[in-house]
Amino acid sequence: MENKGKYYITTAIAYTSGKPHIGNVYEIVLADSIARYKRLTGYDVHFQTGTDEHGQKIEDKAKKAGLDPQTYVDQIAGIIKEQFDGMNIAYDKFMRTTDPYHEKQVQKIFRKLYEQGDIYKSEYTGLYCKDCESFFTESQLVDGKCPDCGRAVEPAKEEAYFFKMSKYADRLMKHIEANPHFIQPESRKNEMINNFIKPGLQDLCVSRTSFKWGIPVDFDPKHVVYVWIDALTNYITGLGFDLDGQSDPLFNHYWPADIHLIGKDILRFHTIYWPIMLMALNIELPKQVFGHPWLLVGEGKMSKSKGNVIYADDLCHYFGRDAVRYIMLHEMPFSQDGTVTYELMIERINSDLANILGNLVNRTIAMTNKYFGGYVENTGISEAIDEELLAMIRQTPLLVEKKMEDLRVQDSLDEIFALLKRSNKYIDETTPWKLAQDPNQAPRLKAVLYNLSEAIRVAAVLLQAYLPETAEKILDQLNTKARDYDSLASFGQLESGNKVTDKPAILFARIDDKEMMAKIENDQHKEAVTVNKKPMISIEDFAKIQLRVGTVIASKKHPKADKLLVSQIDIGSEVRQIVSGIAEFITPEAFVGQQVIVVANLHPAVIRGIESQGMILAGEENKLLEVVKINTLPNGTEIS
RNA sequence: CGCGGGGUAGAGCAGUCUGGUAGCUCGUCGGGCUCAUAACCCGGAGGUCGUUGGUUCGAAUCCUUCCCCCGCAACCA
Repeated sequence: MENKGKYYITTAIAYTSGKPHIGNVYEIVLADSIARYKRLTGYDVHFQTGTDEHGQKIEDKAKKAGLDPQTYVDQIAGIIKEQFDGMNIAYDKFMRTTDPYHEKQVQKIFRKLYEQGDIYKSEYTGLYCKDCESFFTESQLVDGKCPDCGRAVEPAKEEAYFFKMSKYADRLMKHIEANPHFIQPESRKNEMINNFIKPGLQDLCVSRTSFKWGIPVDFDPKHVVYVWIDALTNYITGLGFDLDGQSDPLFNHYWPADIHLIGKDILRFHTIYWPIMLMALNIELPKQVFGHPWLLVGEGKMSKSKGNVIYADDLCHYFGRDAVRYIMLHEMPFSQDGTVTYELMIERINSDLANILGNLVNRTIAMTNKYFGGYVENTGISEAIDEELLAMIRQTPLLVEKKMEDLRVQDSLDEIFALLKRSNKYIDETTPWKLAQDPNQAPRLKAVLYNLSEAIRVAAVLLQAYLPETAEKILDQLNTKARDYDSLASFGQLESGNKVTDKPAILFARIDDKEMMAKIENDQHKEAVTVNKKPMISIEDFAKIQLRVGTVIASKKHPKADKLLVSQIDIGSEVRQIVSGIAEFITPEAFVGQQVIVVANLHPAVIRGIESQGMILAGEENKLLEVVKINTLPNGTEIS
C-alpha cells in the first residue's frame, strides 16, 4: 500500500487521581478510531496517550491512602491502563510523567527557559487563609472572608517562577491567523483570541513551593515544576526529545504532532501556553489542536454516593466492548456535549448493531450456506436492480474518507451503516428465496449473494477502524483475506469460490431493555450501598453523638446559595440556627412546624457566611430526600 | 450583571455561519415478506422550529425583548 506519510496523534494525559470515568475513556476511544483509520488508509501512525502523575492532589491522596506518592501513582496508572486496554486501544506509547527521562528533560527545559530570560523568579501574591493553608482570589471570598472556614484572610506572598507569556503573544496571534485549522472546532478560536490573547496574556506561574510531589527545579530545589511545563511537554519527551540535540530518531520523524486531541476545557493550555513554550524552545508547533465535546451519561452529575458513576468497564460488562465503542463514537454530536442514557444505548445497540449489521451478516451467510453449501461466487449475472448497491459499494470508502478528513467520526459510521441498510433493502428487492425455487436462476442467485457479501466485506474493512473485533469476526465469517484498504479500490475483490463459515455466530445479541434496566438499577443500588459501607463502631462511639428532637419554628432560603435552607430549631433548652442542603426538596413554608432530629453536639461551622449550629438528619437517594420526622415526642428528647 | 452551552414531531439530534416550500435516527400506526437475531422492506400520522417585535418579496436561519433548561463555578455539618 502507498505510504501517505507520518501521522502523530496524542490525547491529553489522564490525571492519576483515581479511576478514569467514561468521559476520559471516550477521548481515548475517539483517538483510537482516528489512529486506526489513518493506519488502515496508509499512514505511518504514532499514537501516544498516558498519565499525568504529579501535583498536590496526588500528594494528598497518597498520604490519605498511607502510601508514598510513587506507589500510589503506579497503582492508579495501572488502573488507567487497564481501562484503556479494556477498550481495545491500540496506542503506540503509554507515557508517564514520572518517567525519569521525562523528568530530566523537563528540568533541562525549565533551566533553559530560565537562562534565556523567559522564566523569572518573583512572588505570587494573594489572599491567604492560615487555617486552610490556601490562597484565594478576591472573587472567591465570601463577605471578604475565607470561603472554606469563614475566618479572616490576609495578603501573603509565596516565592514562585513565572513564564513571560506576553513576549510571544504577537507571534502566537500571527500563527493562529495564518493557520485557520490550528484550533478546532473553529468556534473555539474566537473564544481564545477574545478572552485571553487580546486582553493581554498574564505571566504564568510555573513553579510551586507548597508541595513536594513534582519535578524539582534543579537549580532551586525547594521549587517543583508546576503542571504546565511538566504535563504538556509529554508530547515531545514521549518521542524522546532531547534539548541538547540528542533526540531519538522517533522525535525527528514524528514531530510536529498532526493533532492533539483534548477535551474542550483544556483548550486554552494547548492553544496558548503550549505553543508559546514551543516557540520559546524554538520547536515547531503542532499542526492542529482539536477540542472535543464531553460525553455525559444520564442526568445530573455523577457521584459515588448516588451510585451512578459510570465506568467504561461496567458498560463493557453489560453491553460488550465494541458496542460501547460504537455508542461512544456514534452518539456524540460533533461540537456539543452528548448525553447518553442506558435506554438510548440499548436502543442503538438493538437497532444498529443487532438488527442492521448483525442480522444482515447472519442472514446473508445463512443463505449462502443454505443455497450453495457456503460457497460464494461472482457469476457476473447482473440486473438493473444491482446498480444502486454497486454504486454505494464503490462510493462508501470515499464518503468515509471525506468525513474523516474533518474528524467527523460519527458521520463516517453513518456512511458505513447506510451501505448496510441498502444491503438489507437489496435482499428484499432481489428476493433470493424466490430465486432459489427455480434451478435455472442459480447463477443469478449466486451473483446476488456475491454482491451482498462484497457489500458486507467493504463495510467490515472500514469498520476495522471503529469496531476492530467485530470487523475481524465478520471478515473471518466471510473467510476472506481481502482486508486492507487497497481491497476497496474496485468492486469484486472478495475471492470467488470462497467458503464462508457454516455456523455464523451472532455478532450482537438483541438486548431486552426491561430486563437490562432492572439489572443495571439493581447493580447501581448495590454499588451505592457498598461504596458507603463504614467500619463497625462501638456503642461508645455512637454515644458520642447527641441527638435531640426539635421543632422547626422558622426557615428561609440561604441568601447566597440555592441549595441551602437556614432554619431555627427549638430543641427544648434552646433555639438553634441550622443550615442544611435541602432547599431543592423542601420549601421553607412546608418545613416549618415539622419535628426533626438534630445532631446537637456538632461543632458549629460557617456555611456560605452563615453559622450553622448542628445538623438535621435526612437521607437522599436518587433525587429523593426525606427528613427524618418525629411525631409526638417533646422537643429536647434525647434519641438513643 | 461569575463563565459557558442549549430550547426544531413522543425521544435523541441535523439544518442556523453562506435566508428560499422543515430533515435524519429511534419510537408509533398500517401494509408487505419469510433468508435472518419477533429481524428485514414499503407507506402513513405527528412540528405555528421557546417568546416578543423588527429587517426582507421571503426568516428555524439576520437584528431585538423576554422566558425556560443544562453544564462549570459555589455549595449539602
